[in-house]
Amino acid sequence: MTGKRILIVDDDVKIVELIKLYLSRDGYKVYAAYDGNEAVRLAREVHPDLIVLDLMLPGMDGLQVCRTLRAKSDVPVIMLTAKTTEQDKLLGLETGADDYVTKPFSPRELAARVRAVLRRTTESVNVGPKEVVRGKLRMNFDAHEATLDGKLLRLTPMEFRLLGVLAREPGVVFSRARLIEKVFGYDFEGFDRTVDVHVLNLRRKIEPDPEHPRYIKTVYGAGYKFDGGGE
Amino acid sequence: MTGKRILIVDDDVKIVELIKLYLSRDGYKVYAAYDGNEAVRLAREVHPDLIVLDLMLPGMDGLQVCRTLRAKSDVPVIMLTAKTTEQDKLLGLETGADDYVTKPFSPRELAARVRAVLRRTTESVNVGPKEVVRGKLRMNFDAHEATLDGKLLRLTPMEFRLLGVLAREPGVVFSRARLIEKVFGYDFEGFDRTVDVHVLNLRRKIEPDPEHPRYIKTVYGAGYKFDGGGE
DNA sequence: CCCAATTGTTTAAAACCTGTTAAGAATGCC
DNA sequence: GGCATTCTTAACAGGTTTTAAACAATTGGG
Repeated sequence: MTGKRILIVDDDVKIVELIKLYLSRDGYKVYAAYDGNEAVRLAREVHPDLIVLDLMLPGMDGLQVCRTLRAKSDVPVIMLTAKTTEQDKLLGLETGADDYVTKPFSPRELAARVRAVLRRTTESVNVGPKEVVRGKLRMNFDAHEATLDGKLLRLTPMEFRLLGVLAREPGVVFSRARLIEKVFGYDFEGFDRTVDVHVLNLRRKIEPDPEHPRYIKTVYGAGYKFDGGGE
Repeated sequence: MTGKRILIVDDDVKIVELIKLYLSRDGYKVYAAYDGNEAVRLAREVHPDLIVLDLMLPGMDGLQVCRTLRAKSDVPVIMLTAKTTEQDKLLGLETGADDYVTKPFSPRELAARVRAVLRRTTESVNVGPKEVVRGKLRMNFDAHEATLDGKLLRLTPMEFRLLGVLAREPGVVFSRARLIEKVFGYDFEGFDRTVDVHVLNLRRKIEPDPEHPRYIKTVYGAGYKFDGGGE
């Protein structure tokens, strides 16, 4: 697959190495941090697709790290816990961990859970409401359907995602960089201008008069925004 | 808490009684079997919501019991194993156990895991009605039977589960990743595309015109959905 | 009004996605 | 053990989508 980035956070070097071995073998790019502060710093730097996080850490502990990270991003987290008590499990889940594994664990099981969580969350651009209605435009994210004036629109996956990002926050201007981040993903290596082409195609499908857009407006020098105002 | 049924399978009466005590206290209805054959028989009779299964059993051993049960139903299984070796753990997982607990165990821990597994599985696979009717298609999850236009469909276990997941939530698009998790289990190590083959085979069995599916629709770039709309 | 920066538009090639087939592996059944 | 069924992988064809590149049109500031 596409070499997803995984950050391991544990103060036990041996454990880190063990996990590293197994995850590298599965084709992931693996980064390691040995305390909470480093974890937060590294996470901001490499934008991992998933974090394996020990509960017990020197300095900032796992729960705190998890909360800090979650405040700024949606990165999925798998918690490593030493104790099996129910309390720990619940704490882990409450802070938003996507899964938890209790030590001692089998590295293969951890690898399986990593795969599972990644599978689950890779597509989770779908945060927010299931449906959005903006005037005659209606988007249903569960069904992956968009209708205009009741008529079904035939949108490509990119178009659907792009329109989704814009329509979810009407009036907000998104720079091309931000749109790329939200729609294409962090590791997109292409040009800004690709966004323009998608906007163009989108306009042709949803605008009554594509030359004078009513929904997707251009903000010169800034980006694009969805204009729900006119109704 | 609606008095879920739990089946305990262990040849050690003392252990059975111990577990029974704790689980009854949590409001579950507890049934017990002392060997593999009885377990299979009883499972068919009472349709338990979860099974606690000892790996070592007289007659049919735990693994075999687990496989036999899984072939016919989605009931979640917690394995009891005497050894902590990784091998046992993996064996348990490969046969589809949802969790495992090593002896000696604390009954409170087991009770916690029972709750956890029930929470997990209730939300995913076993939720919803015992029967679902979508146009000419009818699925009975108790009997593990599906009929189309009154005629019994010969579906494989995978096909049945796949169709079940889709048909339970018509209109909702499931990515391959989600389907894998719901149908194959989180520890599936294979490819997305396996889903496609199952969908193909399923279509050949349930679609009047498999080339232009009416029930299982493809959503390009997103996944598959069950379309109940046409009726 | 002119210029440079920014955006709109077109096209073709590259990348991607799904349907399908077939063969090998795993599983269950006598 | 051998047979039948089921599951998984691999490969290819065909279609769709995405991207890069180039050029045209527009914008806003000086």
